[in-house]
Amino acid sequence: MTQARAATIEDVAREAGVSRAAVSKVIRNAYGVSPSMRERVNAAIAALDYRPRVAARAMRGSSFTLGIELPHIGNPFFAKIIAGATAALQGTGYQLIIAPADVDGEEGVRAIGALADRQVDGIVAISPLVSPEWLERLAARVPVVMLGRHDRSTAYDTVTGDDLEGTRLVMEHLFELGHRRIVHLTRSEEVTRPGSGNPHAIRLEGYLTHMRAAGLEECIRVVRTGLDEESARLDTLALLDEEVPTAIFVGNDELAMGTLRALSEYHLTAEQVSVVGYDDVDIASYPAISLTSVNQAGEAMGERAVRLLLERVQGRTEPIHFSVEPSLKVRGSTRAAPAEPTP
Amino acid sequence: MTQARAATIEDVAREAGVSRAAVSKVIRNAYGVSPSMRERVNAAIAALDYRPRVAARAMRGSSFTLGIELPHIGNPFFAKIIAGATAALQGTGYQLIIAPADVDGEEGVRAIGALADRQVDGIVAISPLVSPEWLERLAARVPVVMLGRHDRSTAYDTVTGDDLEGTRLVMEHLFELGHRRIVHLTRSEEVTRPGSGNPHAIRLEGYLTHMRAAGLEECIRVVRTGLDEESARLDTLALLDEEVPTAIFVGNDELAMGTLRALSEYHLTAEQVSVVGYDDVDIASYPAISLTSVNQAGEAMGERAVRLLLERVQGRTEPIHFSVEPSLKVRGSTRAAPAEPTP
DNA sequence: GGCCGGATGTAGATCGGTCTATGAATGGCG
DNA sequence: CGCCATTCATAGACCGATCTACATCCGGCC
Repeated sequence: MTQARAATIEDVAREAGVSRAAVSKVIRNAYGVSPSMRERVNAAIAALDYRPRVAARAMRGSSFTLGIELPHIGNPFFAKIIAGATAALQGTGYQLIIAPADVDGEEGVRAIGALADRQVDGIVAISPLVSPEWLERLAARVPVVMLGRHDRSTAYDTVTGDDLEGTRLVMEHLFELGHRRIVHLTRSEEVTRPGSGNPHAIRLEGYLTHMRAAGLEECIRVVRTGLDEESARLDTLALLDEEVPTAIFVGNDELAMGTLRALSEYHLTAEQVSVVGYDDVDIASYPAISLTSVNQAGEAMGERAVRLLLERVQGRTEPIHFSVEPSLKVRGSTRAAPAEPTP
Repeated sequence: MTQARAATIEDVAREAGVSRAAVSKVIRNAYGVSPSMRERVNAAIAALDYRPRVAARAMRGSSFTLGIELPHIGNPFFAKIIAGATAALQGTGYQLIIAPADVDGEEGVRAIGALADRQVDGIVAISPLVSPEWLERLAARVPVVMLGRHDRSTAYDTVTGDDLEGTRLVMEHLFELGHRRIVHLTRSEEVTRPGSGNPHAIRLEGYLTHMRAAGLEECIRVVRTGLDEESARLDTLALLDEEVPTAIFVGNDELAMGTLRALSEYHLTAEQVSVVGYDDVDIASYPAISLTSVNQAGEAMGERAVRLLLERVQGRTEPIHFSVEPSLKVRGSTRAAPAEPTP
């Protein structure tokens, strides 16, 4: 029976000789269905190859869809988060959809809005540049879990790495190796605005704090860059034209890869310039790369975010703020600081 | 006016003192709206912060959403495709959503089905293990563009790399370097089933053809592996335990990274074993990796796929099968074959 | 003045589900 | 045997848009 249009619940009801409501009950596993009816309805569903339209369900009930907004698909750390998220969704009947934003700022708002318009039952969003007020208004309508945001709203949950601790691990490691002229390569001022709660803002703050605490105020140097490897490469090259520090602490691994590339173009090795990244992306452990980095368990973060979201979908309202303990993976890209020429 | 629920078209109509239909017309830029009404309605939309529910629109018309199914989020080649796809969507009013499958076989069907259930206006899917019949049934209901499928259905469009040509480039390059004992590392037999039209199937076929044509029938060796870097690493290690070939042609770059990792664990360099990948992922050009690979312009493929899909959404019905010309990026991972000990 | 046609606006059906309120059938029990 | 509680099934309102068919208004023209 090849029909032009897909079967609807009406068709199934007719085929099984029952009412629409009955079919709906069977689908939803609701109370009040006799075994015989369930059997007949299921047979009809199979015969017609029926699948409920999600749009129609969403009009009244839920869409059984969770949305996740990603600022930059190219960053492999996000792939880890997705992997964890899908794993946590196995067997729950919920489907994950990803809305890529791929540009900074307003794009994130657009992508999150697109998910909300699509009636997703919950939203996971990754640290976009969005005001807490906007998010609280959103969270009043749909459950929200924010990844990598350090503000503590009561309206939404958060899952974060402990970026202060992570930064402490990095700086202490570099100090122990004897580094003093340590440059921090990070995102734009907009992204790292103090108090924004963005991970990059906190890492920057930690960098400044530790440098000052170590009496290295005059060695502080912050270099700004964009959000992908290529801009990090270019901005590192620009830095090296001016000054060659003994170590560079880079805001995340994707950017760090650009820095490593620039260093190699400049024929500088880890002996001369140490590099530390953040995220411990898969490639960091690759022998030819061997990038020292802070691990913050992306899969675990994605999994936890989805779990929290499902709890909220099921009715929880008290906020939960979950923090992942970071650990430093020391690898070949960090070495003892070279002897500085006495100035 | 903080209301618990988001504004609907009804609220806007009331606020503007017009009918629902009038608001709908303004939203859709439809014919028959006076400038004065347009203005009043737009003011009401702004005042109430109104956004149309996509689910409700999808019930009648279209959802203004395109879906893309991805078999394995971790593969950076797919990130390129997404980047191209989102770029092509800029300013069209359509939103892209990604459904991750992340496991082989049936999972792809599930993910594509999930997109169809969500009433997307069109679907891009990446070379899943799906029968042409199933796809044709799907394509009868919703426009479909398949990436990396070499079958030529009239029901859906395809965008592919020319894998035969790509493989020819690889094999010729290796032959010129003097290699004879060339192993091909590829996916499971299920994935490379002859005639399936899967890129891996074609690459395998090309490998076999060229080996035979070069009179190297007895050197043919095909090793199977899973879909991620880690399984490639393990299976390469298993291979090396038995035999060390002079070159390994790997099905794609993600797997090739696993092979490189295994070789380095085995303390083998490019001098002893050459490696060629496929996709020319960003990391391949990284100096410390320097993986020879076949470039097939992922961004261009994603962009083209979306363009074709939009054409179909707008009514085109004749199928288009688009092929991207590959090019070989020769890098440090391929060297002249070491002198073989005379057997 | 009456008629016509184009422009503008509206009423109401419709999409495919969910869910509440209600009806019908069944069985237990005094 | 009649009453009530319980189980099973259904009718029909409802969600928020789109879109067709129709009503109204207005000016122009004979």
